[in-house]
Amino acid sequence: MSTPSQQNSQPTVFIVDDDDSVRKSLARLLSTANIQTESFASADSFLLRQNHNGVGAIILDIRMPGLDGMQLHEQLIDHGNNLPVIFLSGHADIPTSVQAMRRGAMHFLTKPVGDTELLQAVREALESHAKLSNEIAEQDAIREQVKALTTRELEIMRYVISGAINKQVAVQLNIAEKTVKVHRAHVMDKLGAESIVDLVRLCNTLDITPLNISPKISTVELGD
Amino acid sequence: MSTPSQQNSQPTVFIVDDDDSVRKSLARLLSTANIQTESFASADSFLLRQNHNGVGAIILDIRMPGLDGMQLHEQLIDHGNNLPVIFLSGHADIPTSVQAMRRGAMHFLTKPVGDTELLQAVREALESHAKLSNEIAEQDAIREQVKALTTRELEIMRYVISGAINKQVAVQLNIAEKTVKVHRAHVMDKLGAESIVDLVRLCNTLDITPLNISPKISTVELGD
DNA sequence: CCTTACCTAAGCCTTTGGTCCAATAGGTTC
DNA sequence: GAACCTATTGGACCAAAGGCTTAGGTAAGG
Repeated sequence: MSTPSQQNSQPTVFIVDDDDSVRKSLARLLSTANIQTESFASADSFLLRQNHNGVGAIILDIRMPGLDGMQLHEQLIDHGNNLPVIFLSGHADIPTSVQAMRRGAMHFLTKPVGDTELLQAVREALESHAKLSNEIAEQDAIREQVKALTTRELEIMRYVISGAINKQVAVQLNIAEKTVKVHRAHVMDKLGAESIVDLVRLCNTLDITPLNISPKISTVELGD
Repeated sequence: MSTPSQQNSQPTVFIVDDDDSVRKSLARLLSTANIQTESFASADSFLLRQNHNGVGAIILDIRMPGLDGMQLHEQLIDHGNNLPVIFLSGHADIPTSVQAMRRGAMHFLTKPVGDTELLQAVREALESHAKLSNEIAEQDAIREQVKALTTRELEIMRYVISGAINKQVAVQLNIAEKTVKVHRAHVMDKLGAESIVDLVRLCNTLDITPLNISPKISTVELGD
């Protein structure tokens, strides 16, 4: 049961703010919009939680004791956490907001924030993350299958998706064309690809780079 | 000679600011870094210029008489102008900066801006635009070739890149497999593709969507 | 020693794809 | 009407891909 990325539960918004009243009011607002929330009084307590594997978003205060919002954002990025972040700041300056946005924050709101504005931002973030999660889930599924390929199969696949025909691959690897066919068939089988087109698409989503048939200099003519 | 996107001249930074001294000092700074500039005292005068078809970037003041920086940015986006924009503002607020960034601005700096900071932003913008320009030039080149395809050829190509084999396409279009082969060969020829793999790649860069073999319900069994 | 997984390869047969040459037919343009 | 583009199809032929079976050799693990 360790299949990656099982979507669990509802979309959840994580509220990270040291101000009690802010957390409560945000939670109340979101719950009236039927959005599930979890509140944290500090960046650290949120980091301890972690491991949400469904759709979600984070509303993050800038100024907090301990790790502040910007630092938490950095940590999340470093940890490969892809939850969209909505900053919510009372006292911030332009450079801070710009840096946050350049780091990929979804939005940067200032207190006091209007209900509509906040809800809109949250909805945007959740939609965005839902889309992203889907893409990642797809990729993970393919990645799993690719992991089942042997070294040789992977190698031959990379030649194949570069447009090489079996004969060329065979020459390149100094093996029989027949052998290439066998490996190739295994690849198609293991990846569930029904055509070379499928194969190229699969490899594209994983950024598997083609291996080009090399030199192809028959009679050496370089240097002397 | 009306080939699209001929890179002309040097990378150029367009400075749009109503403050004479700012323009001059920016131009001076950039020229010492060997970066070519063109200055404009208003958004409108820049819009009249337009048509830069090489690599470039824009440094844009927020507050200006006439069209302000944000409005000009909007116009540029509407017109499909893809020059990266670096905002430079003296008196702006967070919502403004955030909106600018969300619209895709490259950076949003505040006056007074340090030389290093500005140069870094400009270099980033020029690099980014150089990369983007290359991609667009590639796309344009392919687009030209695709325009040479007849309706039928395009149609058949879309089936082919969906993984359909000639026979399926033939059935789908109610024509002979032989005919499909002919069109297909024309497609490969006109696009300069040497393999089906090439074809898929070309179509991917243009977001040409596959046409899937439809119903394939032989004996009707839907509804009653 | 046995098993398993992997890479290798051959033979045989079928399906697909691609090329050359040739031809008919409907439209458009000059 | 002549010239041209496009879509269509046929035949002949070859190259490439793929399925199926059989099978030798090697390396790892029990």
